[in-house]
Amino acid sequence: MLNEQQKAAVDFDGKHLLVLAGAGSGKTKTIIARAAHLIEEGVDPKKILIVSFTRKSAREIIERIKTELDGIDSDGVKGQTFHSWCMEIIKSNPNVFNMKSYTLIDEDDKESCFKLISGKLFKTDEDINFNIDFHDIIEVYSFALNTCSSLTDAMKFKLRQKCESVGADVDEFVMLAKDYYSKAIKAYIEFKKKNHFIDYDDILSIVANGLASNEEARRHIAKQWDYILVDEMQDTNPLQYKVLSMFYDDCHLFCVGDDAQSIYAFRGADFNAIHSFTEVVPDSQKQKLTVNYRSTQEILDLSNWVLKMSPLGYDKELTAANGHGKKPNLMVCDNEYDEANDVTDKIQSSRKEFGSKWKDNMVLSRSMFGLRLVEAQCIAKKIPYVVYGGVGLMQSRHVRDAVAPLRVVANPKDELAWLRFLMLWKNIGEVSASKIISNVMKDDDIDKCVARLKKENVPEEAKKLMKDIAGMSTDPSSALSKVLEHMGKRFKEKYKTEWEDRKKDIEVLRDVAKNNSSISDFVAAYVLDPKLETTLKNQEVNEDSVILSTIHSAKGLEAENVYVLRVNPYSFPSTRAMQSGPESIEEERRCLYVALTRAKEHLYVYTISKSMHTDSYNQSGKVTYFLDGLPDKLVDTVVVKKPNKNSFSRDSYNNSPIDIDKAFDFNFD
DNA sequence: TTGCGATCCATTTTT
DNA sequence: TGGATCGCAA
Repeated sequence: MLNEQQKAAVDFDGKHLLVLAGAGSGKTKTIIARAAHLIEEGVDPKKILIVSFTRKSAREIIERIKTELDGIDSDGVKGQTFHSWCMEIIKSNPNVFNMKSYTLIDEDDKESCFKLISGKLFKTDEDINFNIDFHDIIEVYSFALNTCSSLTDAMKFKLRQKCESVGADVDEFVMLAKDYYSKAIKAYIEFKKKNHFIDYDDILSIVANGLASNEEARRHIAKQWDYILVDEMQDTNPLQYKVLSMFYDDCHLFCVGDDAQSIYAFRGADFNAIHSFTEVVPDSQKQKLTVNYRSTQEILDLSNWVLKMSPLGYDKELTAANGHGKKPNLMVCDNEYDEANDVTDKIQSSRKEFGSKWKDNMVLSRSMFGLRLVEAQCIAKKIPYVVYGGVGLMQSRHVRDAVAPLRVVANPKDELAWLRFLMLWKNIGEVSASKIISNVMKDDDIDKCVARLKKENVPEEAKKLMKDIAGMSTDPSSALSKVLEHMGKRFKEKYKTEWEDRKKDIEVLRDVAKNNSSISDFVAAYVLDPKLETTLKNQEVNEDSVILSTIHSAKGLEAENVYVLRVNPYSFPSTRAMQSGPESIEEERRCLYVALTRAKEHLYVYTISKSMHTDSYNQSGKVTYFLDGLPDKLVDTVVVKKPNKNSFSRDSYNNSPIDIDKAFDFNFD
């Protein structure tokens, strides 16, 4: 089953190991085999932890462990993201971290916090005559935390391109703006403390800093595991390294990664870090996996070529264990509509032609946005699909509305939740809500708050709701039922005809919430892992569906037939990456590499010659960018012809043509 | 101060 | 496309 290289890695019996594994070289398989090997050696499954950077790959590994390790008792092996792992450490050691009633906030909440703060801050300071966008502050702050670097360094790094594009000097700007940045960040930190909030970055920082400063606690916690297996190591950023470093002494690390697939530089990951692994991690070794078991040689030839064109020398030349197959197709389309149309046609015919199932087809795009037209075509052609990487249910407005009162109960200091809850009612806007909050939120006893609410000018229904759920902090499900009961009418006014659909989401949520023993648990769980991301749009969750995904979410996935959308400059690489310099372009190239290497049998690379968004595509005379100079022998080029009937075009897109005969169809029997 | 309608705008990637 | 923001009327 395992080849020599994989076996060597799996049987490793030193302390720490880094496995440099090319795309499709059996990374996941090796991790799973490693876990199996350890269990067979007598290691308690509970002492084995698998950590990954994204939810998708964490989930994937656990699923495969369940299906592939039958006969071995793998129960207890956990697969988590860095965030959910650290969250659990925090939760299960309340005496170490001293976190009682807190609320885990997501990016939207974070944004609201900054909005509130910067409103107050910037009003009092008149001498701001330069642009300070709080989105920049958020980014810089997060980047600094994730790279464990100083504010100044993070500002210089993140703001350089922005300054250059307006002809400003970065150093000078940083000098001028640094005070405001630190003021805003300080205010945000204060705000978080006051509201008992923690955000994504805090989860990691709390664990890393907490354990670094408390040796006793570090030992105690590190002893919970003997083996930590880390997937997608190339995406690990310095903060995550710091977390891992807390376990160097007491655990064995087994890290798997591929520098050519590093696509999270924007989150502070440095793909070079993997090269210095053996220097940074004490008592560690390195091994390689170089045989690809996923794709045909033709697909690898193209992928290898893309990587070889990079000025950064990746020492990668994958060879296919599966031998030869069909050449990848380079599809040349006129515009995005033809592209979407052709992709969906190909998906439909793949079933007859290759006997593919829906789920053997995967459509990949650089951005979420790029998938929209294909999604529309899937709907039009009745192709079942799932979208990976979309906004979770927790992000949608109606769910946040419904959860707000629960958040108040779980954490009465949660100002954002109060605000959201109060502003839902008629005639209460931001100003009145703030007034009410300052009257009501005097201590963190929810019953007292509810009592004070009685005196405020708030609809009876709202008071009743709060009174009803005040004691339900350990029963999120029933609390949601109450919300539906008391707020249904108001929601109907707000969402009008949409309400019937949206209501279903909340009902689903209510059922799922039965698994959570407290509201803060429930909120944290779905912020960290919005399992319900697609249930709202596709009423039925279909096992066999075409996969539409961003490339970032597709890491670790594979499919027989892969369609990569819009491989053109300004789109791929994106305009933004092109502006921000060669490092970003190389990251885009790695992104393309990840996309191409997802394909097992058939690979279609789409290119668009005219765009609806910008005419600049052709101005440079280039049709593609990464594909410039592509040797003819690597691909078969196909010019996509315009669909003639039922054409899906700019004009017909919003009012898809109705077949008049069908519209008047009637059963006269 | 709230709430609605109109207009403009812009589009990475994840936890 | 729809989102977010702005201005105006109640």
